[in-house]
Amino acid sequence: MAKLPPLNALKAFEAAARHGGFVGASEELHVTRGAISRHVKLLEAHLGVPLFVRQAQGVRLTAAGLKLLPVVSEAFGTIARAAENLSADAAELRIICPPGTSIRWLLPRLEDFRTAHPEFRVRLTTDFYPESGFDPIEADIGFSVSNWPNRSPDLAAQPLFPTLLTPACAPRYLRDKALRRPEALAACELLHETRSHADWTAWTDAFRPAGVDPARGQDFPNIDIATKAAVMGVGVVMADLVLCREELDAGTLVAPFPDMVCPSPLGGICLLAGRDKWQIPKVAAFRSWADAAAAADRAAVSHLVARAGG
Amino acid sequence: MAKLPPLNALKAFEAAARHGGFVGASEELHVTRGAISRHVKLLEAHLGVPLFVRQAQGVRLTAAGLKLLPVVSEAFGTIARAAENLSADAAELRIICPPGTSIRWLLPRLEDFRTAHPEFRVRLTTDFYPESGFDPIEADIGFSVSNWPNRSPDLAAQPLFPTLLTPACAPRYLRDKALRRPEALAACELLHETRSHADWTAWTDAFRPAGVDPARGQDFPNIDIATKAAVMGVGVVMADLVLCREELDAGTLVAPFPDMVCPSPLGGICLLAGRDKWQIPKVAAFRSWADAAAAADRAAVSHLVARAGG
DNA sequence: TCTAAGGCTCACTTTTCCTGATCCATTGCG
DNA sequence: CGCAATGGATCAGGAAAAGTGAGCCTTAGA
Repeated sequence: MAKLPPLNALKAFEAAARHGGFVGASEELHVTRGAISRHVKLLEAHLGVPLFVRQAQGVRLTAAGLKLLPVVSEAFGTIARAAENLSADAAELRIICPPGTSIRWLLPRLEDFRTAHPEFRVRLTTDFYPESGFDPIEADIGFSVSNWPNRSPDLAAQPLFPTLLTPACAPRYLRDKALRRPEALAACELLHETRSHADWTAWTDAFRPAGVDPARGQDFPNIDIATKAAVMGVGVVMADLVLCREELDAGTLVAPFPDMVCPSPLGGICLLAGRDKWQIPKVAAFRSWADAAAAADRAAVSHLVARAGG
Repeated sequence: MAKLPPLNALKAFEAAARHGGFVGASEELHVTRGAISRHVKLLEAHLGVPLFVRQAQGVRLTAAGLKLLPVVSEAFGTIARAAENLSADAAELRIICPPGTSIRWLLPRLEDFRTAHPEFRVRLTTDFYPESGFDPIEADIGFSVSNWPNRSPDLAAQPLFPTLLTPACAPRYLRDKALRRPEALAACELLHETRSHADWTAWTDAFRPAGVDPARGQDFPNIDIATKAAVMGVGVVMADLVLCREELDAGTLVAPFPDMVCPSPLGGICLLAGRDKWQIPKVAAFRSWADAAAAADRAAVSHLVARAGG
């Protein structure tokens, strides 16, 4: 590569030329007139050509300056535009999150992230991953319900909180059905957050209440709607202790068997991101914030984790 | 204009990307690896995006780096090329000089200028100006035979030495023609450096020797050939005291009437240049050198100027 | 297991850059 | 015409940026 002239001097020249004077340039660049004057002089010395004709009411470009200006302006413009694009990408955080986690955990907390990091523009996609799994090109970071997976060597993961399951229903439903022992669930409407019924299957596998068939019951598209149905007294949902904490704390849902908690076979909630993006500011900031936000949830269920893990 | 990233950091990035490692860049830019590392880190922080993936055996561009590199390389390339062109123009000194002055004054001295200023490439055009006069676009500086003219407000001029005229001939011709009084010139062959015969006309107008007709004689294309003809004994040339100083000093030409010196009506020799280029290094350097080189000539004829001026 | 390559870090030095005061020339206005 | 305002040049001194060089760490290959 050919030898470049001093680039900061070029910047001063370009600004001065654009403003038709050193005062304008000095204001744009937030330096004094003297600094501009010196920069321009340095550049002129470097090139061996005067670029400005100094006049009383400002400066005028020489023939050489007229040749140089458009080149430099154009070059700086393309650089600035490219940098802008990169920075815009860097400032846009694309999150993908499954509906249940999104509605019941992320959305209520996201405003806090926005205020903590106004420099990032958040674009949330609330949806399940496509068949192919989390795509680090499509999204910067994703919430995943899984066993802290390292699906691909290109992905990195960070656990947020475990998924601990126990049946829950509206207080009135509890009374109506006289739910004192797990076997009583055989007479209840089971509410499923997916068609797979994996949640109820896991729990009945763990505690084997006689006569309770996880294949029965009603299906909902996600845990939020299933939970709301339970609150309305439709039946018994397999509550995620974290995602349903609000209802459990408020008493709109009660857990009839608080000692019978099992971990979801699918694993807990974790964050996923492309390994090469793991440390970039927007991802690191979100991971750090999410970890802190999840800390309260982890604490609330921590005494259950050991028991459930058995 | 959008905000530019730190330009020197960009330079480091570009070199590092081109070399595929910081070591290569540090060698190209003549700094240490640490300096490159710091520059790149600064740029990455500024953009909010990592540009390199650090590996054991060097460094690989990230997607962002791949986007940025061609833009920056291209931009720096055009800037470097433009600067190169300006500098090349700045280093090439185009001189235009009429043949007489060129052969008898400039060429013998030009080597001295070249050694004094090896940084300039000299391109000499030995020719008369076109009808339109000295063109400050075609040439950086010109030698002009004229009355310190300020032909145009865009031109600046600097006198070098006066043109003082007196007849001269070979010593043998002087003896043969017995040239003791100016009227004896009537029997001599007059040698003219131009068809206009302006030189002889000026001298005969000044001293009015009876019977001497400036319309007579032989024409030559320039003073050099006319002078050589005089040395060979062809006739009497109207010698320029400066341009013919060598022959006069050596005695190959003698001036029969050393007190009868008149200034050329065309004026002396001066330098011309575009006013806007007057101070640029190559022109200033040449003016300064030419003035010093002409000082000896001015001194040699200074005692005659006052007399001739009358 | 060891070595070499290549990046990172940090305390320290050098260079560059900027400031702020002061001049100076031009210009436009009372 | 005098005189303030504008705009650039210059300079000493101090702040900020860049560079240095030694030591550390990780990885690849012998």
